[in-house]
Amino acid sequence: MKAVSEVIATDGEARLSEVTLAGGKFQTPCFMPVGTRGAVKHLSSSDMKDLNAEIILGNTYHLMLRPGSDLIRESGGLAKFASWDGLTLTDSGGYQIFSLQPKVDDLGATFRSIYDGSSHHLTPELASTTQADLGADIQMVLDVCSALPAEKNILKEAVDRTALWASRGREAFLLHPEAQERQSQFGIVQGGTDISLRIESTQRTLQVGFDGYAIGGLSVGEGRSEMLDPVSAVTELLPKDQPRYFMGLGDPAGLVEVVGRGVDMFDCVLPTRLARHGTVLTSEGRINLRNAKFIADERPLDPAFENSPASNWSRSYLRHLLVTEEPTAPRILTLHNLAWMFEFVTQLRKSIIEGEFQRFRKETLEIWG
RNA sequence: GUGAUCGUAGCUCAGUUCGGUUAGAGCACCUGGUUGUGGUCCAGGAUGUCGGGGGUUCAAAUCCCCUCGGUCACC
Repeated sequence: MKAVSEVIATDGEARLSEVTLAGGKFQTPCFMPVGTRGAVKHLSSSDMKDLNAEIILGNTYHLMLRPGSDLIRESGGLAKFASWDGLTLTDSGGYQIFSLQPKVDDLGATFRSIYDGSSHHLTPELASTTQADLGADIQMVLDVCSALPAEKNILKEAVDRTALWASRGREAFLLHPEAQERQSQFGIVQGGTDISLRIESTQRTLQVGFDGYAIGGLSVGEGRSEMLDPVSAVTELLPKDQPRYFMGLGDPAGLVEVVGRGVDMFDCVLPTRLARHGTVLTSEGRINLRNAKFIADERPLDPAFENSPASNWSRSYLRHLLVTEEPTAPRILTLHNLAWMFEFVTQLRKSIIEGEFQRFRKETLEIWG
């Protein structure tokens, strides 16, 4: 079903809205943690509840290989399988076309399983039916995400193939009435940093018509300045009553910049991956907890963030757990970084309501820019 | 006590046969990086009484002598 955005407040292009899906509502701007294989690494669904997470991602490529989409369907869908009573979104496997570099032709992509080496052919149709089985609230269409920088002909080919796959993926979804009732399907705009290709890709995606729209293929190697104009070019063309989702963005500076250009939703592995390797988000910027200067630092990770789930422990102690590779360390740091991101987004929403978004943006860029 | 063997970076070791650039590697350590996650990976950095002393030589971790320490075997 169409995902409807009810805009509650705006400040410039930045918007605070309430999105309604079949399975529930959520406010935007919204940060969505990534739980590729059915869990955010080191955390459980009850942790996610404690963090007040609203939407968690899963990944089609990984889940279709293990445990298989049939099993998840029979278990009542991804959320039920994981005992998660919030919302879910599945990525189509399009990102793995970028990261795993399978053979791609007009039909689809041929992957070799990372688990047993077996060959799997992922088509836009299969991506849609598999995601229907996974049963998330939002499914993403299969797209082609190219690495940047890229020649224009490469980007053009990706835009063409993405458009071809969009119509086939949408058609497959529309043939599946139960999925349509429970799920929303989002289209994805490609085009790299090329403005004319971004406009073309947006128009072609809109022509197919989806329940919501995503911007893909950015934050994959280009600088932040190169990524912003293409974002504006896309959001200007998108309908205001449907959510806009920037895929794969999660640094605070990038986030305020694209919110300032009308984006609503984000997912990113950055806060969780950084946490696993000892980089901590704080109100004064990121710190690398492995640094020797924290050996005897008695302060909490972010003294200004009193509600952090890690506020009981000193930097010294957590660094010790980290360098001795205690499993508790990545868990606590992941909890902290996600809580920090959610708090950041809460403050971001507040700034939009209060008409203080530009001040918030400027302060964020001073620290994270 | 006798014999063998080993001693090179914090750790494990390569290099010693046949002397020859500024003595290396992996791990650990110290910095960065990581953006729709292949439980990582990448990039950079610091580190030496070559057990000690003496000798030979233009030149010694490398050859010779003495010595200290470890390990093993046999007394």
